[in-house]
Amino acid sequence: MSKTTHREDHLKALYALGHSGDSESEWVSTNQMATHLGVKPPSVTAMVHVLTELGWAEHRPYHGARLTPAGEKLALALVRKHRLWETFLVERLGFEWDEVHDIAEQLEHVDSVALVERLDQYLGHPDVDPHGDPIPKADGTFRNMEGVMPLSELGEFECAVVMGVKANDQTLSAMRDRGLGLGSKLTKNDLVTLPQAWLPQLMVKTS
Amino acid sequence: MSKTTHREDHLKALYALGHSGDSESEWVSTNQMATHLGVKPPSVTAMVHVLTELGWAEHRPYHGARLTPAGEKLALALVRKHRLWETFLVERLGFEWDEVHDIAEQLEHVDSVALVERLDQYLGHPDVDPHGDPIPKADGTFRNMEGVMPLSELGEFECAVVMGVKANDQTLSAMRDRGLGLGSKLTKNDLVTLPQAWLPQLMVKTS
DNA sequence: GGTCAACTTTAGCCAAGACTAAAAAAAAGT
DNA sequence: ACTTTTTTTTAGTCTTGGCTAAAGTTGACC
Repeated sequence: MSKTTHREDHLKALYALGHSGDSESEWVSTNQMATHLGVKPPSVTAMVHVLTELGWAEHRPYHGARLTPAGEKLALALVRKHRLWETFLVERLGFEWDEVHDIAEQLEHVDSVALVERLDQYLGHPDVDPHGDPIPKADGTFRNMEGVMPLSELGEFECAVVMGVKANDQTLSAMRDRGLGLGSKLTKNDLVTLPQAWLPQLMVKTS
Repeated sequence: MSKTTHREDHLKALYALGHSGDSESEWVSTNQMATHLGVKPPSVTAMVHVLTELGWAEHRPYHGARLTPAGEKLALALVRKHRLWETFLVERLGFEWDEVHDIAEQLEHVDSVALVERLDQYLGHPDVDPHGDPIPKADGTFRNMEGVMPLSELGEFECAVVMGVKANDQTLSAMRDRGLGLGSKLTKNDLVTLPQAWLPQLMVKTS
């Protein structure tokens, strides 16, 4: 991997871990990063220092790291690329949505602004990727995604639609085998028939 | 760049320089490689040793290097990926044919057999890329391209069609400004009105 | 055939990013 | 509050691929 690719991977990890939790805090621990990236903690410390030097992250020793606004902007550009490529792979090349992550992981590091913008246009400026995750626009903002929440947090409902799925490839594959995917309609009954572990992973909207 | 990417770049240089010349010999000098890749000769020597170790090239000290059959197979796979991506960029994303080389250079290093094959299918199994260069098939063979030769070597003719262009991006751009591109029709008159330097670069077929 | 120029290889060094082992700081338990 | 455990950082090493400088080969020109 190039120097740039390594930095981008750490930026993305910082973004993903800082925004994923339900907590408000954006500080990410060294251990979290190391686990997420599949490297040892000292490697993360070293790279965080580099990102700090570049003005993309700030570091509070023995406490954690988080993105600066500049770093966040770069991370969002990466997320945008990743999700646009995933959309391309599924919608145009006919991949299944659980096959595309690793390929998109490589494609997202291709450096060309023109390429991203043309791809976005080619795909018709999609709002969400095949996993239902929103695609940041070129300026880093998201389209409105209100009313979407995990199935586990939904109270009384008659019918809900799957808007996105937050799960690893293996789980995605299992869901697909059960006929579960983007746009699937769910009823109260599914709350008991589906594996309970899936409920927090299914992002739904009542209808 | 990853370990793999570096190796692939040297493989491709070995292929390009070994097959480009009019000469039959496939031996490529260290200096040629260094110039082509934008590195210094000692770096090439070191990488050639690595490729030799991997069984992808053979090295005659102070004489040159060339691909083994195994190395040639790998190089052809890279050429295939490069030209398929160039085709995608021009035909689907609407890039001009003189803008795509650098982007394809990055895309060709993405590692996924399934991706290449799906891309090939998506593009309708094209025989040539936007520069008119033939695209190797998955088994490393080319489709028939007989009757195509540089304009400079064409004798008497009434009308010829441009099948490909072997030029750098700058020249490609200048050609496009003159209305010259894939499929352009040429007459005897063009032999004197076009820049003489272009004649060996224009691959044509009489019609 | 001898000398000189050009090219290639070897030797030795630097940078980036990974690792292990050890030291330092923070958190947890009693 | 003190000790122990966990987490993080520092120190030092390895690998990969680049570089410069020096030594070795080849080949060309008298």
